[in-house]
Amino acid sequence: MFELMFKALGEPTRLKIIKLLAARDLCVCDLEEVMQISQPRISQHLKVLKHAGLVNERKEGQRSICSLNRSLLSNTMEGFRQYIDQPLETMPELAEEFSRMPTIDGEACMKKSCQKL
Amino acid sequence: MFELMFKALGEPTRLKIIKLLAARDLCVCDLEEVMQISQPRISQHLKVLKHAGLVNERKEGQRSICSLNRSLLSNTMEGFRQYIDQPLETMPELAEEFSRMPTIDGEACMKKSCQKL
DNA sequence: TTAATCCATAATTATATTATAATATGGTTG
DNA sequence: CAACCATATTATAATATAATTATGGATTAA
Repeated sequence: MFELMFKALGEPTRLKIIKLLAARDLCVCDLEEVMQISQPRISQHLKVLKHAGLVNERKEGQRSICSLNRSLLSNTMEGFRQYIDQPLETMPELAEEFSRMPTIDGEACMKKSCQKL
Repeated sequence: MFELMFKALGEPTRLKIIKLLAARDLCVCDLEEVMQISQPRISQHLKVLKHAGLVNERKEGQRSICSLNRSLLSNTMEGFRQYIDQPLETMPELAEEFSRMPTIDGEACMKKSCQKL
């Protein structure tokens, strides 16, 4: 979920699309003109952005009007902050990793060779 | 800058490293043990994370202790929010794109074929 | 209906990223 | 010095991503 969004944002063309859509809704052919790149290229990047939920699309006549999903963007950012701060031991999906974590506070390494206490 | 960070975060192994380092500082060999993946793999992903500035490293004897750069993470996230909301016309690096933006409010397309006003 | 416009999807090629295995470096210890 | 140990680097193969070109569907306009 975070990964999907970050991956979508981690590419210059898509980042620029997001930035432009933040200014106003645009159809694909507008993006083509504003960004000066080919239509299939826009279309493919839009697919990634839509898949990540960052861009919504509505039909208006012949056109697809793209808009930025601001709420998903900010909710996911906020969710990421919480994810980072959430204690490991409360996260079932990381239970195994937690069980292997070094337990001695202030001591970074658990290995036999590192038992400085 | 954003791109670098998002790209670094848009990969599951690196995302997990970040999450683990959020719980506590760890050396490379700890990460190896906790995540159960090879040391060169850790090392390469750490390089990406360090390059993005997300991870700092200090030497402690023979070990490299990695720590999460929380302030960069939250500052960049906040910076991204501002970047998104900043008016296009105030951004020199996007002046060209701005000059090509459709200007008619509420109308998504500027093309001759779309002059519905 | 014909032609044009908007958009999507393949197919192709080019490039980048990832994982693994092998090796190198550099510090520490005996 | 020799044998370790933690980490980095390199080479390679596998996979994924990106851009381009070509094609086609759907809708609108003439």
